[in-house]
Amino acid sequence: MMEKSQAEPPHHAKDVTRHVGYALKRTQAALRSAMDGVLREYGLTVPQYATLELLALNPGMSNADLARATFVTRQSGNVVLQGLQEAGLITRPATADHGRARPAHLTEEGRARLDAVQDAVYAIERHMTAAIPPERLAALLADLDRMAAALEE
Amino acid sequence: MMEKSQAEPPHHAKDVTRHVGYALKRTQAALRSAMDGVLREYGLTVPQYATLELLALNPGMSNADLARATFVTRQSGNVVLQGLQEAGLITRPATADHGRARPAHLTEEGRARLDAVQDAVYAIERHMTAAIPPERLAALLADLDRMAAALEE
DNA sequence: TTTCGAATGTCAGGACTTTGACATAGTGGA
DNA sequence: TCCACTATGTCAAAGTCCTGACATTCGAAA
Repeated sequence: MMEKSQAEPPHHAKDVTRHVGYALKRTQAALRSAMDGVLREYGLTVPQYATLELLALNPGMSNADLARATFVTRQSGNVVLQGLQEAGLITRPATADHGRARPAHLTEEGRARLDAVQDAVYAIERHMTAAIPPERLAALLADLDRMAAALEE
Repeated sequence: MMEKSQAEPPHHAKDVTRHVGYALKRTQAALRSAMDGVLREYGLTVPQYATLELLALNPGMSNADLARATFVTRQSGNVVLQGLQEAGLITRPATADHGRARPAHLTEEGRARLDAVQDAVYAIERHMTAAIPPERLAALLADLDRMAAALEE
């Protein structure tokens, strides 16, 4: 008994480049680079694009909300919002009516810019996911979420 | 804000936070944050740690090699190497014997520092991968690699 | 009511990374 | 041989992001 010599759960290869963490970094870097390329043509950075998407989905999010959702600090989030505001893509009330949070909203131009960019960005994601068996897509998404949740707790 | 209630992840959900790209970013951010936390106790940054791992596995890598492997520019890679050199963790010949590339090597202290850190870093990866079914680990690794390859081509 | 904690926005400073550019060293073909 | 072409290292400048700190605001508990 106790003959289990091959299927050890840790599965730690000596070669760090075969670890899950390394593959995660590599894939994320490639995605980021591809997105940077297409977004640059539209005058947007990746955090700015992410902010537009989130505001379209959820109007009225505050700077702190958006910073959490885009995985940056509030300070960086504020810089992103200032850029979008100067570009006329979002609006924020000069004063908060409740608390200190100032809800941000897309302008007409912001919505138009997002619409113009989405096709190109979504094409990148389709190209990325097309590389794996379709029946594993749901499991991949679930596994990524579980790993993130485990690390965040 | 940021509710998650539905359970069907379609190929392209309206909610960007259910896209693969977003899950990738979220997981990578959580992993980076966790690694930052433990590495700080040892006076290392994540790129510095990655460089030590790569040099242990593959002695003599040049700055350009390491930059590619850690997904940063040559300029950033050089800053990382300078930091490690000042800390006495690596050595580089002052002059290149062939071409311009100067091969980097771990010092005794560099090897010791890496050994001291590996337990803590690997524990993070184990904690992360423990959140998913073990039989899906290989598929996850393969899928990440395929997606990265598709984006890099 | 008062007080304390949590959340938010903001400022200052520094650390890290990138873009752009240039000179040098090897390689392969005309 | 000579000439592109690529790869590498490096410099300068700018941008991006973070750490640390502080004041303000709301809400809950004493």
